[in-house]
Amino acid sequence: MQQTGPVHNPLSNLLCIADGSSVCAVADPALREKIGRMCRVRKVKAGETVIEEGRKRSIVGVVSSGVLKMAKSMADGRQQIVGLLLPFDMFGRVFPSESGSCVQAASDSVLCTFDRPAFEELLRQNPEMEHKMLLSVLDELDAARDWMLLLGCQTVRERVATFLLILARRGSAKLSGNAPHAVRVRVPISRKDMAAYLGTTPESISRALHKFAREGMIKIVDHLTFEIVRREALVNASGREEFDRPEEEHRVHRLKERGLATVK
Amino acid sequence: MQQTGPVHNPLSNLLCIADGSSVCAVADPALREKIGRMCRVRKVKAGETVIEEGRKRSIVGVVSSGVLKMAKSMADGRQQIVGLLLPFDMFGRVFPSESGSCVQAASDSVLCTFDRPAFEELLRQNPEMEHKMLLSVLDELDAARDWMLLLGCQTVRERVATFLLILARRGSAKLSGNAPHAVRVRVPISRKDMAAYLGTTPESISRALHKFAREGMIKIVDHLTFEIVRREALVNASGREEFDRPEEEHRVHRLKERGLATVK
DNA sequence: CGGGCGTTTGAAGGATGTCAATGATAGTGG
DNA sequence: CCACTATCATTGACATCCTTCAAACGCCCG
Repeated sequence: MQQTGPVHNPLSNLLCIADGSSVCAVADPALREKIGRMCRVRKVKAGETVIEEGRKRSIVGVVSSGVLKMAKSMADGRQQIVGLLLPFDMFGRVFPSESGSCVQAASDSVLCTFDRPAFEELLRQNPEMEHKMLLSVLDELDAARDWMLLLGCQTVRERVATFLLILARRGSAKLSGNAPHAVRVRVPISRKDMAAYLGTTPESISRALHKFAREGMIKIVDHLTFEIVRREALVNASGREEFDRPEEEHRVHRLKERGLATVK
Repeated sequence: MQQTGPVHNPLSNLLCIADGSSVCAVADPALREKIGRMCRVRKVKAGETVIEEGRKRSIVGVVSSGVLKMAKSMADGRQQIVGLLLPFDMFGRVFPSESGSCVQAASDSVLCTFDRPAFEELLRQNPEMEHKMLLSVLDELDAARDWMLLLGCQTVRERVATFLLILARRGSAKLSGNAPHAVRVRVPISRKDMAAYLGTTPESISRALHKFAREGMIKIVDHLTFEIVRREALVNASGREEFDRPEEEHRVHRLKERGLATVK
């Protein structure tokens, strides 16, 4: 029942063109049509590898549903997740380079993929698309540097608090009209992945989370679901001031939020 | 004698246009001329701030000589250096965003600066330049993610070894024809900056360096100068395999390891 | 029901940050 | 040219956060 191979599916075009900020969101109908023909839908199961590290010939694409993780690893197996990819985020590396990150599905996902060389050609022929790509990569770069700050300067406790707040901000961006009580956060990845993302171990993550719970800042609903009970305390524990104002202002920050997942 | 303010200086054009890989290295003479007119030379002294964090209206530019550091900081003063900027590197953020890093001179430096909006306009009107900018930003993104691996996975000892090897590779890229004995490395920044770059403290940096010296891997010439005596030991201490081959071969070698017969 | 995997929890040890004192260096002004 | 001061680097002692190792627990799925 589960289709794993590449499929030609014009309907899916909507998925990667729909979002206004997407690289593929071009105005020209003919171009949209062309993009649609180039795009192939692929369904992957959790744990499946989409792009291998250091691979030469590969693909780029857009996440339609699910969560991908982009990771780099060392010879001895240590691994760092350098980005989470959520719906509308692009993955894969355009233009030559032997830099390596691998991309894996963190959950069952649906992807909209393009042959890399073909997509590059598309970019070269459409400066407007390439411009959007530049903006997108710049945002990713900002996000990566922000994560360097997290990894280089913050304690594990602070990192976990920051992570929860980022997820909460993204998740509640629209619904939280004015109800800052119990925001519910669903973490889209396992403890192990959280650890690899936050530069620590699953054990430390677990301890930090349960300490927050004991301190009454959050409520642990299940392994992956939390309720933020005392937000200001959590913000304080994160060591980051940028979470100080719960809303409005954050509309401006939306592009940056997107950085959590990041595009390419 | 030291000129600190902005100066109009056509001669300096060479500095930011000369390098083939630079964003400004365009073919069209008229465009080069235009870029030259837009460019202003500015000399800054060590410690001077070039761009403040979170600044709206600002500049972009190219480093002509000296070293700049790009840093992000937290409310309580903790600081992470997210990039070192060497000659030919661009600094500043094109296109709107309130992401903040500050840029400071790590040594006395000469810069070639552009008004940001004007430079953006230049990019928009020259897709070829914007393409080069994209490639350049993609490389920066790769570098940032590699640094995330360093900050998230490596021990302080490994980070210091990696840092030395990166400097050595860059510095000796051309001269070391076949003399892999004592490569001399000059660190362009203070211990405090090294610490902020490697996500640790000056004390830990100092200890790691002197431990390497006691172990006979390096020789400490002065605070900022080192000789790499036993390179393979240092590579081993870095935990990174990518330094295995001293030079160029290293690219070829890696491809071969992956089973790709052809080399470009 | 039983096995396997992911999570949690505890105990112990290590790596690294912190604090403090000393030593080295450079720039300053007499 | 020589103190003198300020800054940076080094070194040691100590505290602690965090990883590591091990075991128990819960949950999903066969």
